[in-house]
Amino acid sequence: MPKQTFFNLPNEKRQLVVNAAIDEFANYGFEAASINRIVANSSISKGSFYQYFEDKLDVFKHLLDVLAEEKTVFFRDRHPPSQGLDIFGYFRWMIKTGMEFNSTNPVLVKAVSRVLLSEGMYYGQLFSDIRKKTIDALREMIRSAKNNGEMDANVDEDLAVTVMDTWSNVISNNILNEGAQKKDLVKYVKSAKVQKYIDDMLSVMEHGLRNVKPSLEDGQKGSEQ
Amino acid sequence: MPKQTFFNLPNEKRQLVVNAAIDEFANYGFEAASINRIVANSSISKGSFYQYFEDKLDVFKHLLDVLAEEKTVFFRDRHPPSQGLDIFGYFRWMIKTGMEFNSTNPVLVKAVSRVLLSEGMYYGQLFSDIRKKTIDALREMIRSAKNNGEMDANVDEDLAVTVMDTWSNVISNNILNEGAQKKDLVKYVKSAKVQKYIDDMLSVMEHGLRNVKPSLEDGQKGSEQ
DNA sequence: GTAAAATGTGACTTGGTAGTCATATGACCA
DNA sequence: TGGTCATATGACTACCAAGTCACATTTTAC
Repeated sequence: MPKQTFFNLPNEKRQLVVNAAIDEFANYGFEAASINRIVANSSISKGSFYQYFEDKLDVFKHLLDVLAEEKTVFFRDRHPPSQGLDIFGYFRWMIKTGMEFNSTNPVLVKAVSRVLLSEGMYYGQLFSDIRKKTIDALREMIRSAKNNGEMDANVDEDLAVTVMDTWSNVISNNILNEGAQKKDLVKYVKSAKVQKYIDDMLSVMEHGLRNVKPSLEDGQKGSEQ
Repeated sequence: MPKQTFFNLPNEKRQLVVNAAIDEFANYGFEAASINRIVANSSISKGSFYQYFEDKLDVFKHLLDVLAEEKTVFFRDRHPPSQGLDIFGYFRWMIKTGMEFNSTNPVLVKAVSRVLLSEGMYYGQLFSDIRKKTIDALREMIRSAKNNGEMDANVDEDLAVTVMDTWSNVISNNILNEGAQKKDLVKYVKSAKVQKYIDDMLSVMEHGLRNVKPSLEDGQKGSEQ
């Protein structure tokens, strides 16, 4: 965690440092990110940097907090369009709203996802907490969906979690990559084409999960070769 | 491409260099990979390295060739268990056989996929060719599957390509990450548990694609900016 | 055996990195 | 005013990187 000194900074200056860090990680990933450049681009001295942060990892972890905070704020005042949504409807709303958020913070999202996905940190010790939260929330959703009959009771819980977790990452990454060139990313994400893409991707997932049959040969039958 | 000098090397020595490079990229990714370390770990001199390769990118590109070559050899003598396989059966066989290959070359696969999936997309043009090949092959498969009635004719071609491409990456990554700790990766991949995981994941995808409904608002409607 | 060509070598240059620290600045308080 | 304390600074150390090059060694050709 950044040191107190950092939080004592006037908002403006703090933002300057955060933005420089965001750009750095988005452009270079974690390993190749340079503290020297962050320092230069935020017009603070090297010494100040080390009065604010422990090291490169510390500043990156702060970006995770910033992202979480901004996302929370973004979602706070938005509610699913209807109360009667089943799990798939809810998931669809989550993803679309999430993409809206992403399009308003593309560089921050890119920085974080590039580092997490790329350097393998996503699967490392360090971020397992974050992952666990997402996964647990999903699992809870799925469990109650199965209870309500919204999802086939034969669907394996872990499987559904993996599928939904994966699916949301994939959709988000694909759209951000595709839209990287666009001038107005917010508008692009709201375009009919992208919305249709999301709908179609989710339809595949939804039908796959709704209609999945019980494994033909019941449990494990295992090894071939 | 590596220089002729490299290919003149005795196989043993060449293999030593390749292995050192594989380890390096697998452990550090592209940006953080160090030529100095590759040189040290393969017991060649710095000067020799530059007589073999142009630079870091050159040596990495060679790994791509090595991977392609080994995969080709691996698949050469294996044939789908039955001639009557439809696209999904064929895809399932491809993925299972691919996973078998991966488990016999885990470090090489990790090195390449780490760089390609994570940092690769940031090198623009360079790696898009490789991806294009996979995508084109998939698209051809899908097209003929739709002609044969194996896949719903309403399924959008691009959508199916994206889904199948994504799916295979996800399955492969999940298994490799999960199996990273296992002592005997080959055995792990052949285990009933993993085989069932693959079957279940593919079932979801398969049902999703088979049963997908025609898009509500018919075809592409959406201009973007 | 000798000359020429190919290959191997590692010290060296140049430049970037993370992190430290003595010193300077400025804010706040008595 | 003078003193104290938080903050700012950038030169500096120690290190590691990529890439070069004059020279050593080995292989090949004659």
